[in-house]
Amino acid sequence: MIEQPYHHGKLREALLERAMATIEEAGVDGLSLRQLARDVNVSHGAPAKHFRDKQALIDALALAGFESMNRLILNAAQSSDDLRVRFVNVGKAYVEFAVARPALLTVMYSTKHHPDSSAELRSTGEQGIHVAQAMITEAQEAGALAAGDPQTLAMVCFVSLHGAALLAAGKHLDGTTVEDVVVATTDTLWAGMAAGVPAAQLSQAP
Amino acid sequence: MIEQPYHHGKLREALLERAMATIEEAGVDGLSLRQLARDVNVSHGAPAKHFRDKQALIDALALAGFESMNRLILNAAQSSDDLRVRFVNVGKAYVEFAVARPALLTVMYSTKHHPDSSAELRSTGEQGIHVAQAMITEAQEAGALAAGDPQTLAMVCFVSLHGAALLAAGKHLDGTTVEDVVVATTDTLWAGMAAGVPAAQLSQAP
DNA sequence: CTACCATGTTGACAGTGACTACATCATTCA
DNA sequence: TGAATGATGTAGTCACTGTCAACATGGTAG
Repeated sequence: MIEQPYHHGKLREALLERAMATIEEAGVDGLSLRQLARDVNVSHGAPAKHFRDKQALIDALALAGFESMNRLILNAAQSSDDLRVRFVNVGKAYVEFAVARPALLTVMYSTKHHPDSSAELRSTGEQGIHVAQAMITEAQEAGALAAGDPQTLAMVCFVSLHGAALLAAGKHLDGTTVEDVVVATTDTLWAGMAAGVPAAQLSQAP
Repeated sequence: MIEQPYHHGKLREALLERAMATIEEAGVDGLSLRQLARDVNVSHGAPAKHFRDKQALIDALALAGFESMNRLILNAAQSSDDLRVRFVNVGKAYVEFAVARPALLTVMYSTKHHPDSSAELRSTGEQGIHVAQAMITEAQEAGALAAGDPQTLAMVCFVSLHGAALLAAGKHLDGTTVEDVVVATTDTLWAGMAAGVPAAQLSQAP
C-alpha cells in the first residue's frame, strides 16, 4: 500500500491538468468538481481550497488556454521574412490550436466569467489581435497593403480566423478541408486588404 | 380561482417558448427542466413526455433557431439588385440575429447534438452557406468577382461572418462597433474575391 | 515550543435529470 | 352508447452535483 500524504502538494496543478483533459473528452458540461477530486484521489471538498467556484476553475483554464495560444501565435508571427507568409502562418497556428483543443477554445471565449479574473482574461485574450494589428501596420508601411484603419482591419482578420477556428473545431466545415479554408481565408483577406476598398463602394444601406 | 385543466394542451410550444427566453436570460447552463416545468405550471415530469432528454429540448431549440435565421437570411438575399449590396446585407442579417439572440446561436452551433436530430439540424444549418454560394456563383458569372471555387469561397465568407457574429454576440469586439466590423469584413472579403488571389501567392509553407 | 494558517476531510443541504408507477382524459371502434 | 386504448400529466424516488460549515493535519514563523 502506498501511503497518501495528508497534503497533496501540487493539487492546484493536478486539478488544472486533469480538468484540461476532461473538458476535451467530455466537454465543459462533463466537468464535475467531485469527479475531478476523485480522479486526483482527493476528497470532494478539496478543490474549493484552490478554486472558490466551479467557474473560478474554468476561468483558470481559460487563462491558461490564452497563454499557451499566445505562445503559438507569437511564434508563428516570427516564422518568415515574408509578411504575407507570416500572416498565413499566424492564421494556421490559431486554427491548429482550435482543432487540437476545441473545448478549451470554447471555454476561452465563453461569455460567463467572474468579474475579477475577467480583467486579466481580457487583456491576455486581446494579445492575439495586437499581433495581427502590428503585422498589418507593418505591411501597410511597406506598401504591401492598401491604407485603412489598422485596428478595424485587425479585428476583421481576427474575427474571420476565429470563425474558421470555431467551425473547424466543431467539425462544421462540410465539404472543405480545414487547411483549405484557412489558406483561402487568409489569402482572400490579404488580397482584399492589398486591393483596398474602393471609396465608392463603402457599403451604404439599400 | 382559475381551474387548471389536467392537460395543458400546448405544453410543447409553451416549453420551447419559455426555454428560448430562459437561455437568453441565463444561458444554456441556466436552463433547468424542473424550473421550466414550474414556470409553465406543470409537474416536473411533464416535459419528459415531449422531450426525451434535456438535450432533445436543446436540439429542438437549435432547429427552431436555424429556421428563423434562415428566414432572415433569405429575406436579406433578396433585398437589392446590386449583388455586392445583397452580400453585405446577408452579412448584416446574420450578425444582427447573433446579437439579438446570442445564446440561441451558441446552442445552434454547439457540438453536442443527438444523432437523430443531428441530420435534420445539419441540413437546416447548411442552408445559409448555400445562399452564399449561389450569390458568389452569380457574381462570378456576372464578372463582378474573379474566378475561384465557389464552395470554398462561400465557406470562407460564412466562416468569417460566423466569427464576427459570435464575437459580436459575446461582446468581444473591443474598440470597434458591430456595424463597423460587419461592413469592413464584407467589404474586405468582396474586394479580395473581386481581385482574386494571384496564383504566385498560393500559400506555400515557409 | 507554540500558535497560526494554508491545506485537506467529512458531513450536510438543496437542486438537478432521469426513471418508474399511477392518474386523467380524448378518441376510436364495436 | 360505452368501454378500451394511448397520449398526456402527476408523484415519488434515485444517484449525482455544487456549495457550505465544522473539523483534522501539519508546515512554519515568532
